Parts: sequence; structure tokens; C-alpha cells
Amino acid sequence: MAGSVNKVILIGNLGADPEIRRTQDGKPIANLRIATSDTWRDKATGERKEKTEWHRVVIFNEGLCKVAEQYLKKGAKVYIEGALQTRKWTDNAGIEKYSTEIVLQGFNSVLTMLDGRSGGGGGASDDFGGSDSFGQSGSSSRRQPAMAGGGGSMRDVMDDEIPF
Amino acid sequence: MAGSVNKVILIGNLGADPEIRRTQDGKPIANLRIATSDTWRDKATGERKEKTEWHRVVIFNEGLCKVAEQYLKKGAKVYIEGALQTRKWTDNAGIEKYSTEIVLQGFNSVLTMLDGRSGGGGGASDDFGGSDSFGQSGSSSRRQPAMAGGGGSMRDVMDDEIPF
Amino acid sequence: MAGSVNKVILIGNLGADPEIRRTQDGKPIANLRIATSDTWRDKATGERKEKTEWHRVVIFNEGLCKVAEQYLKKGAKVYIEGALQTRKWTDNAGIEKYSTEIVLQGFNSVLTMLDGRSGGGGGASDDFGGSDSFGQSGSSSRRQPAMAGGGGSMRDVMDDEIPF
Amino acid sequence: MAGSVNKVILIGNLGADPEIRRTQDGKPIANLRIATSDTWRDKATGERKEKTEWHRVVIFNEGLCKVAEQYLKKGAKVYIEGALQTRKWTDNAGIEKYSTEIVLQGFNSVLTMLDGRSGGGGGASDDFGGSDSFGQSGSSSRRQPAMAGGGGSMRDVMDDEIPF
DNA sequence: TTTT
DNA sequence: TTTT
Repeated sequence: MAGSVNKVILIGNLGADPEIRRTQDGKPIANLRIATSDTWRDKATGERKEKTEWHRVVIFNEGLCKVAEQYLKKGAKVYIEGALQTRKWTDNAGIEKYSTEIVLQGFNSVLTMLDGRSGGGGGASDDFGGSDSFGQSGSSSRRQPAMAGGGGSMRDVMDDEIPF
Repeated sequence: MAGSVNKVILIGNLGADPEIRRTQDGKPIANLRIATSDTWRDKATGERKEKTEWHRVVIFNEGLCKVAEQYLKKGAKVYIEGALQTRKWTDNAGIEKYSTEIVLQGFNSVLTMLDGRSGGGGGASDDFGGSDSFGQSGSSSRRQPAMAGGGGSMRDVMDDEIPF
Repeated sequence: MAGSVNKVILIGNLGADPEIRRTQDGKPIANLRIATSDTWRDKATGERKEKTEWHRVVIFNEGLCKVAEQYLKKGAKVYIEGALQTRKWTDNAGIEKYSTEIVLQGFNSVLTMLDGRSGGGGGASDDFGGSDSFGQSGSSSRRQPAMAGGGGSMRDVMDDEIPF
Repeated sequence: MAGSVNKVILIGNLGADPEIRRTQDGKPIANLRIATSDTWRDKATGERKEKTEWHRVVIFNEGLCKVAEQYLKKGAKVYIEGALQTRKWTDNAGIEKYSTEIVLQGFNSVLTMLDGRSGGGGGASDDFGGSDSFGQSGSSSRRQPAMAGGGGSMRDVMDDEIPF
């Protein structure tokens, strides 16, 4: 349809290290799980409430995949701009399911790190060597030095768990 | 989580008239189906391609529900600002499903009509009488006179078809 | 600075036909004047109020310049995504002035027409022939047939009126 | 005008401590100077380039003013959502000038801190006591403990310097 | 004037 | 599963 806009803007934290896979012709695809949350005070009880929302982010853009792979870790805070896409798939029991994802593909996609927290030591904070070559102006980011320990162990779990 | 943002911006057209329901205590909830689409030219074949994406919008904000009920019709073009929310539900066969929706609730929600198209006759295009009372500054809209014929008949279909 | 975002989203109407100029090496630059407005009801008097805001939009992106030149006319409703930029200049009296503009340049810029209104007759609404070649995915638009009469006459006025 | 949108989204750093003033009837107004910057590599020379853009942010929303006053300091990284507004004023020499600002007023305004950096010591990081009372859902923030030294001295300078 |  |  002419004249339409489909845009998602998120600021949140990664629930796990990025998962990187490759297509048969070698192109990378990165999957992120991002949490956002709302906090409010219950009007009746005055109690503090919080609700966390989990988002599935899929990165087809090759440059941004590289950024995700090299710099993002579980816990990192990111700014993301992408588009909504709902995908149909069939689970092992043959049941049709739908999964809605935020897709970063082509232009008008942005992925920016918002924290330069070091996981333990150095204050290193170089810019990405190639932030300008991602095809996304404005997509500059701060380097996040590898966090001590690192994740990785969670990746397999996430592969199985299947989304929604 | 502190410092998070969860925002969706859509411009698209209604695939059907809005569905309005009420909670037990009488509060309205409006459901919209909105289509956005991307067009591009296939690099290999040069062929023109188009992909339509359907979005579920749920309006809890009472003022915006009224707007939806009174002014929106199948085919109307709207601007929407809301937040992503994924809801778990169980279908008739007892199977757990997830549905991701764009929720307009409380503040920071916007619903604006982008066309004042008349369905047949007049060029009438009064502003909403009460656009300022919706609790959303910037949420002004142009009136869309009832479209000839109108929808309605599609509602039942949409209930059955079930999306995701 | 690493990790920054500078984004403006406007939906508004052109106050005049686009002005197209060319740099010495022949690259087009389009200037648009776009109006947005807020309406609200005065709490004290109950009176309906409206305030119009005028925006200067400058398009360096060559593909979007072409769109502006060919399809946009005074009165057209557009969706725009760009970045804020403040420029210093010196007027004829030698006084330094600043002008803040919304710049559409490179990627992450969007220009989409939101009306297919015909200025006289047909309901023609072809897509742009080359919407995919603008370097902006998601930047599809509906064609606006040339409006009867056309603008032009207003251009001179606007040049003089001086903006900010 | 019906159906318009005027939205600015910024992520950047404060160039100075917030300035807080009060209207004659005691309502607070906060002024922020926020820097965003783009980095890219020059295609010809391969040189790394950076351009910083400075933004004037004016907060009329009382709750967000309190947030600015209590938690924001020079150097803080923030997410801001507001609207563009151009204001005319006359300088001491009687010359008319224009200043374009990002206004946070009423609803649809957001101010969120994106760093919880401590200026020297503690890891203190309570949520705002009243983040839910700002009239902005989604406007939660992380506390920034007072930074050692603090600014303040810069405020007077900024009053005089006059913007654009 | 920030930040990297 | 994140973050505060």
C-alpha cells in the first residue's frame, strides 16, 4: 500500500548473548531477545508494579549482524529501530504458530549500543572500526569490551525454547 | 527496567471496521486490524513486488476508543503510536498461543486519522468535537464522514479467520 | 558521539510548492515548508484553540528530491523522517542568524505522500515508478496527480516572508 | 490542522547542568542543552569525521522538570521525546531572532535517563520515587547519583551566551 | 558545552 | 532471559 509506515523503536537490555546463524549462502542472521519494562504505582494500593515485555529482534542487515556479534552481550542496553513482521511457522506437533518480530533489514534500520560498561576492567571504548560502513548513518555505537565470563551457555536453550 | 522505551509507529489502512467490546464494568476496548505494506523492485527480475503486513491494534484508552467507534471505517488511513505487547492465550483445542499487539493505553498513545475522504458526497471535515479531551495532546484528527455502504459485514469473518 | 539519535518525524501539509535548486555540480536540493498544528480546548474559557508550527525541510537525498519535484504540491500531506540541523548564516545586513532545519540526507530519511487527492479529476493513484530506487526502503508513496492550477505563485512570497 | 504529527526523538548527552527557572506563578521550566553527533568516514580520504549537533530542550511539564532538576547533570545521557517549536524573540540590539526548541509539554513527552553512572563512588541506583506521577507512562528512569564536583558554574554563562 |  |  502506498504511504505506509511500519516502525518500531526500542530501548532495552539483551536477555542473552546474540545468536548468530548463517543462511546456506553464508549470510549472517542475528537474533536478539530484548526486554523493556514499564513501572508504575498502583493507584489503589500504592504498590510499585513492574511489567517486563520481551521482544524478538532479527537482524538481516550484514553490517549490523557484525556489530551484534562483536559487541553485544547479555545485559547490554541497546537502541533499535526496525519494522514489525509476523511470521507463520509449524511446530514439531504440526501446529501452526505465529511469531511477531522486529526486523532490521536494509535501510531505515538502526542498532546502537547505549552503554560502554566494562565487564570488569578496562575503560577501553573505541568506536566500531567500521560503523560507517553499515549502510546506516546515525548507527554509531560505543564499544562494549567483552564482559567477564560471557554468556554462550544460554544459546542452545534459546534455540529449543522456541518463541511465540 | 529503568530507561526503557517500547514504541510502535504505524501508518496504514484499516482492513475492517473497528470492533468495539466492553469490559464487565463497561469500559470500551477497540480492536483494529491495520495493514502496512512495503513495495520494492526485485533486483534480479526487475519485477515489482509488494508485501503486506497486518497488525493488531488494541485500544484501552477510553477517548481513543470513542474516536475509533465514531470516525474510523474499513479503509481509513490512520497514524498510530503505541507499545508492543505479547499476550498468551489458549485456543479451543487447548493449545497455547501468543499474540503480539500494538497497545494504545494511557499516555503516549496516539490515534490520528489521515484522510478526510468522503465515501460519496460531502467534503465535510470537521475536527472532532472533543479531540482535546482524549488525554493525548497532538492527537487531533480530521473527521471521516461515514463511508457509503460501510463495512460491518466483514467483522464476523475477521472474528473467525483468526490472525495470530 | 557514540550512541546518539537525532530523529524528527513530521506529518503535515506543504505550505507551498517545493523549491528545487541545484548545487554547482548539478545535485538537486529540495526545500519544503511544512505546517503541523495542535488543537486543544482552553480549560478556562472552553474555547477551541489552534497553533500552527512551520518547519523547514531540506532534502539532499537525490531520489527524494526527484519525488518532491515530481509529485509534491502546495497542500500535499506528507510523512517525513529526518534529522535536526542548525545552520548559521549571515543576512544582508551582516547579522548572524541561525536556522534550524529538518534534513533528509543519506539513509534513515523518509518522505512519503499521504494523500492521493486529485486536484480536479481522476482518482489515479499509481505508485511511483521508482520508489524502490530512492535508497529508502519503506519510503513508498502514492502518486499525486498534478493539482489543477498548481502553486508557484506563492513561492516568491515565501522567499520574502522570511522564515526563521 | 487535522491529522498532523510533530515529534522529535533524541538520544544525547547534556552539555551542561539543567537550568531551572520559574514563572511568576511558580511553575518550573527546565532548559537542557543536548548534543548528538554523527560519525562517518570520508569516502575520498578515508578520514574519520564527526559532526556534533546541539539541541535546545525546554521542559514545561512539571514532573519532568523535577526529574531534570534532581537527577540530570552535565554529561548525562538521556532519551527525549518532544515537539519542535520555533520562538521569535528580540535581542538587546532590537534585532528579531528565531530559536527552534524541542518542547516537552503535556502528554506525549518523555524524558528518560540512559545511564546510571556514578560520579565517583556509590552504586546507588534507586528508581525515581515518583516516576509514575509524571503523567508520562514509560518515562521511568534510573537515578544518577550526584556527580562529584558538579557543574553549576556554567549556568550563568549559558544564560548570557544566548542561543540561536 | 557533551560524548566517543 | 535483561535491567532498576
